[in-house]
Amino acid sequence: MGKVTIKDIAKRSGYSKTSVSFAFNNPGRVAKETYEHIMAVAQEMGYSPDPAARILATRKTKTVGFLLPQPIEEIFDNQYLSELMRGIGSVCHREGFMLSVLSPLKGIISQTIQQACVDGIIILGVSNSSSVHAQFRQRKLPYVTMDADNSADYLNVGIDDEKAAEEMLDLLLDYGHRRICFCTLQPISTDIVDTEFSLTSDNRGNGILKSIKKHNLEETAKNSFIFYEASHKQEEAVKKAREILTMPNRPTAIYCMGDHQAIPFYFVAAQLGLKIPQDLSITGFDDLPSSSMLFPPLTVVHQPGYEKGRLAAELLVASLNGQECKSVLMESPVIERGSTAKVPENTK
Amino acid sequence: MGKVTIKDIAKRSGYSKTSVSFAFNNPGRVAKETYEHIMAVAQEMGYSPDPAARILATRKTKTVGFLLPQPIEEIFDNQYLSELMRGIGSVCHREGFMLSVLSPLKGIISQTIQQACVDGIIILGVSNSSSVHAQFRQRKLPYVTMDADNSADYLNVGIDDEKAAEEMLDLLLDYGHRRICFCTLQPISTDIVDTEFSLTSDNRGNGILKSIKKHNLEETAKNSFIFYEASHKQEEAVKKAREILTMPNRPTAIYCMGDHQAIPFYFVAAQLGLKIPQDLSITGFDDLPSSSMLFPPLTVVHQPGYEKGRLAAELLVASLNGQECKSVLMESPVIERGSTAKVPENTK
DNA sequence: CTGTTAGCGCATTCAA
DNA sequence: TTGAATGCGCTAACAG
Repeated sequence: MGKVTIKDIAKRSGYSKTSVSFAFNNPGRVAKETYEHIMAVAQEMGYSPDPAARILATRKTKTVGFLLPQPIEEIFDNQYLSELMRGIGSVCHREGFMLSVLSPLKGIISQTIQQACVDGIIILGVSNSSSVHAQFRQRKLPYVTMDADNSADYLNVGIDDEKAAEEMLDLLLDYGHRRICFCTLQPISTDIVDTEFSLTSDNRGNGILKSIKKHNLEETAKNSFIFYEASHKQEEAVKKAREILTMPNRPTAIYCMGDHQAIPFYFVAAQLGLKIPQDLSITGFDDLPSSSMLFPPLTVVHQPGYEKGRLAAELLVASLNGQECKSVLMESPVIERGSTAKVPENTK
Repeated sequence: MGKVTIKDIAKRSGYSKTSVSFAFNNPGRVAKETYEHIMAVAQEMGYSPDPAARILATRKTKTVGFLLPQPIEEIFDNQYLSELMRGIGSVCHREGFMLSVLSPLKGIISQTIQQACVDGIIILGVSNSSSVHAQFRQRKLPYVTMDADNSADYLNVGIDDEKAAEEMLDLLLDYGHRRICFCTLQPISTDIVDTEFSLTSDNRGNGILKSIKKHNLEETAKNSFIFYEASHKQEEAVKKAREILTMPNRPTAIYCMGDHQAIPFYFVAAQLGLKIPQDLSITGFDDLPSSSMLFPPLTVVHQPGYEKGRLAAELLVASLNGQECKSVLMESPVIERGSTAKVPENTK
């Protein structure tokens, strides 16, 4: 047997489709008696309104999409993203929205943008030149970006990555560190061709450059700075950390582009008997909830992940309601905790 | 101006709606020339098919829902859930599904079940007696449970929580620990009235009881076992951990129902100069990716979170395809790593 | 290969 | 307070 529809309820209860519809969506506009009768019949026949049909009729899905460039699997591997989602989730919950986590379908992000059944979208890290902007406009889909360009003509919530990265390095350099290892962000492992998602990395890179120049350390940097992409796989990350910490003239400081990259270094340092921060300074970027529980607590650039997500969602629902909004730039201060100190005497 | 629809494209291009539709969904069934013409017009007019209408017509959303009892915000605070989502996500990605994270709307889970625009749902921890089963059946919505009853008449993926909890305690008891602190799972902070979500806790509780009885330690347990609900808030968790580790006759072992609860104890132990495992044994439950990177690595019940999610999603898409499936019970072995040892001599 | 036609199931305006 | 009629935008037999 086919599905039981509103028509069946109407027929069986003796009322019209309209009344049934009202009974479900606007009980106040129907006589109490009618309401109860209809509900009884609905219950009995196992009726339940079809969401798809409702959406088509109302033009509202009551769900917001969070679109990320990476495969879903990698999304939930990333605690920073979790923080963003917590923020987004808080306003979804308050406003009665559902949250749909969107990632490129078959590696094609435009597919996702076309097929997503949502009222609006929050998207991470698209550059100004990306074609996604055109696609959103074509679908007339309201959207808010995070970590994109704050002065562009779309809504964005972000921080000043360049400045933050610079300040973080300043701290290390001012402590006298000259042999520094940088763990950079992994490029996203998806075959998106039509967009470019590396704004954040670029900005931070520029900040680092500025700090280097400011300290007149171009030469030193060339010789004794190490840059590498940390792996997401634990084993590899640990292996790499061990390599780095056991090399001759090992770095005296580790500059991580994500807090999570610090963990393997803590682990290996403990194994090797290296004391943090006496023997080794480590810095993070994000300030995940757990980072202040490392021992010693991690010195970081504090990134307001939760707030960022919350604000982005706030902007989205506001523009869904037709309100005018503006992009917002958030603070991202360096927070020095216990994982950084002056470079050890003997390695100067 | 209203939205541009398939009809506009048909009119403007001179073809019928059908051809336009095919051009988008099944390019093969349309002449190449036609296809290109239609696409050009679509591009020019800024057309993009309406997902809602498509869903209504095809009766397929190409999205699976993951339904959890807690507010969205809390979902992403939980790494174990992240593991589940990674698993679910891996098959979503492979099968071209989107993932919608569902939580009770306005605290009412039945609302969510009614309104979710998905092809099927994966749901966590519902007891047999919960009314959600009836609701899913009423909506004829395929669903798979996780951590529910494995021998019930719905599809479930789970582990033997009772047995796992028992084995974990056996290990501690066999090491001679008699003063043990148990960090139990927080009850879910939502106002769901019509369901009951504490199966997991109950099962583990039973396992613990069995172990106690097996060791003839009912009396000891009464006197020197501590049970408490660990807070999700970092500060409180740390404060509580400090309280426990500084009390007279402090516990010699901490039995955590979730790996994350172990972190504050590691932290406070380091602050107090307590060595793990020499002075203090700690056990976890879940085996999160980061738990093997604690120092020393955490002894745990390994819960196959990723695999569980993957399997649940696998079962769901299989039943979406009309295949018959069966519930599956997964292994959850105790993995002893570096955080457990015999009880210290002087505290015997 | 293309067009005609009939739904998909519900919301909502307007009249009764 | 209730009902009839219309539209939401697209898909998919079926016929040509």
